[in-house]
Amino acid sequence: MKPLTLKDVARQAGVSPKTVSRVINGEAYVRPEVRAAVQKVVDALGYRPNAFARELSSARSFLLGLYFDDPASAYAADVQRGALARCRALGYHLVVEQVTRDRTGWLEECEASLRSMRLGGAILTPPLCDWPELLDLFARMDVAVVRISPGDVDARAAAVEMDERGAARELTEALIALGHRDIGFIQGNPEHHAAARRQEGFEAAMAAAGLALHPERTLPGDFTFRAGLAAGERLLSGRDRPSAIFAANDEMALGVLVAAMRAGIAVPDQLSIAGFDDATIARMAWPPLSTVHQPHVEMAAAAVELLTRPAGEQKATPSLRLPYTLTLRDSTGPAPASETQR
Amino acid sequence: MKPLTLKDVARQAGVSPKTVSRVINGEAYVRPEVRAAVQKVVDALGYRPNAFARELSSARSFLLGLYFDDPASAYAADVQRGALARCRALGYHLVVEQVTRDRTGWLEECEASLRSMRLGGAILTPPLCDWPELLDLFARMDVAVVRISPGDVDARAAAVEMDERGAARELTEALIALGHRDIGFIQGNPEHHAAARRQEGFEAAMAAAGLALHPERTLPGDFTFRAGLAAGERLLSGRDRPSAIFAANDEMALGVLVAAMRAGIAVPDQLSIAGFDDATIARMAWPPLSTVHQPHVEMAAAAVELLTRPAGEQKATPSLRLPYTLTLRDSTGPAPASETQR
DNA sequence: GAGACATCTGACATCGATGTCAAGCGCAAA
DNA sequence: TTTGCGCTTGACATCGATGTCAGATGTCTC
Repeated sequence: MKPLTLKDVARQAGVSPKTVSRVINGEAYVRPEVRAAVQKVVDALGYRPNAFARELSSARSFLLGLYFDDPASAYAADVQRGALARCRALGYHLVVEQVTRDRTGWLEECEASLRSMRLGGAILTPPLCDWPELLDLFARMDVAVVRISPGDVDARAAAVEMDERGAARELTEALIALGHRDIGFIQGNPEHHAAARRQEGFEAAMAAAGLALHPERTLPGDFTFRAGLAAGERLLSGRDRPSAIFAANDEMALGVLVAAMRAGIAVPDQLSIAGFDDATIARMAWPPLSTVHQPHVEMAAAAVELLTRPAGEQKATPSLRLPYTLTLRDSTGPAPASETQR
Repeated sequence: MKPLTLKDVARQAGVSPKTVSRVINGEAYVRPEVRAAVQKVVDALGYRPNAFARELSSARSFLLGLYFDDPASAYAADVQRGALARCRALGYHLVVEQVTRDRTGWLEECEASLRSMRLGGAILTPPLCDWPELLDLFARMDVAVVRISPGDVDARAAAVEMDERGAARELTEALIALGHRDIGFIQGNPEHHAAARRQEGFEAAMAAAGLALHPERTLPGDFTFRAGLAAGERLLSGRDRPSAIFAANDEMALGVLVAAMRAGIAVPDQLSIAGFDDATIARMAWPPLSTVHQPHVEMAAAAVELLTRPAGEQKATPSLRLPYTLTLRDSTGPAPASETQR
């Protein structure tokens, strides 16, 4: 099966290859009749330009890179789904890359990979989006970048984010409104800047309600189930325990849930548990988790959109902020009576 | 930053571009001294051949396609992780594609995408790996294919699989050994051939133990949590219920677990639940799920391996069978006394 | 010493598209 | 009529690599 080329189309349409190229790229300066005629041949033959040749001769690229730290996380799956759907619609392809900082030479490997294959743009997910070396690299290679939920502002890259702080605050306020006074908090992976934002939101809500923050009620975590389980066991051991626990993401909240089950603590009657992210698993738990719905899918789609808008949206590295939704399910409930009396 | 080309290296090394090409491709007929000298320049400059140019001028490609039905499933994440790791090591890149059969013209879209971008090989996951139109397409486009867990044998494509039937049988035997006589079964998505294999294994074990199969104990499912929940609720309603339920995958088993929780049925004391796949979530449940550990990561890695072995392993579409591991956790236990007396 | 042969090497065409540029055309202004 | 300009078109070079092939060595044989 010999590939169909521009030349074939040109011959069939009785014009030069260059004119066909003009038509498929929607360039100006082609007579309407000619354009229509060429288009007809293109459609009839089902011609598709060879992306590699295109890439080689022009500057653009139809490949977007999706960069991950850990492709196994629920978060990664959501982002990928959103990006993939948008790419499909726009005729782009998604190349997935995994990057970790654990080996020396990781940056060189990245650079080598980038130099062997020019990307039309790159989507950086947390925590990669906050590694200055990576941002430098992409800037140096002149590859457009969109950062998802970055920790700071960088003039060189666009960003798609969410008000993590506000969401965490709102969720905490919901717990307080349910009568909870003694709330435990499990921190996220400190590599992710979102972890700090969520903690800030939690603490702001507590302070605003005039509730004291007891240091022993805040435990470190790393966004994994295992960490949530460990922290949950510590928070729930002994008689003096919080009436609610807010874990900085759903996987950890699930860990807390399991810890509570093991300890025979009823959720939500004796203990309320809240997570963050609205991962698929939040709905698969029992009871289903109260959490903050993050529009991961939409954020990824927006990132693709930004990368594929060529000249139209050149207005200096835009930053998009998408809305969250508080999603209260059955893992949270009114604080037990003993608690409200305190 | 102007890209570094073959020509630059050639000039610096004082040879022709073609000779440099020979060196980087490890071709014969280059004097050892020359080879060493060129290699030195390549290393010093950190030269990386442009993959697109390479692809255009030769026949090969460094891009592998990973084809999914549903990229959000836990299964997909595992496969992707395995494939990605292997690709990185081999200097390949992974392009992820999602294909569904819900729109007319899906096949044409696929073909268009393939024609615009030649792939070095494709990995087809279930249920895509059993769509004859797709296999035809890849054969027609002359793209090497590896199928993961296919339902049948196809001379045109290699396969990486697991003994689903044997695993399901072994898991069922384990339940029977625990004293269970009345075991419910929740079928998988009939689009996936593995679903049928697992049911066969279940039924074979039941038959071998001389246990009757009651039609009302086998419910349809589709591998989703929701389906598991629904089936679980049906199986557990009323007084006459099985003492164990075997769901054809972990997500559905999780649904059964939640149904049991809701109904106030203790697991595993009053009900044993088993899944299949050993998805990440199997460990995040409480109690953690007994299941069959499928080597998804290793299977994907093996698939990449098969696709990137060029002439060495041309021995007629090999088929690899990887071993499973029975993983009994806390969601299964001895059958309650009333049951064993039956 | 001539011929045969294996070993090296580079000039050149090629893959399939796009960028550049000049030429041909029609039409309006001078 | 001439000049000038805007529209339309295609010839040709180019992107960065590899395939082909011919020529240049050196070695071995008769």
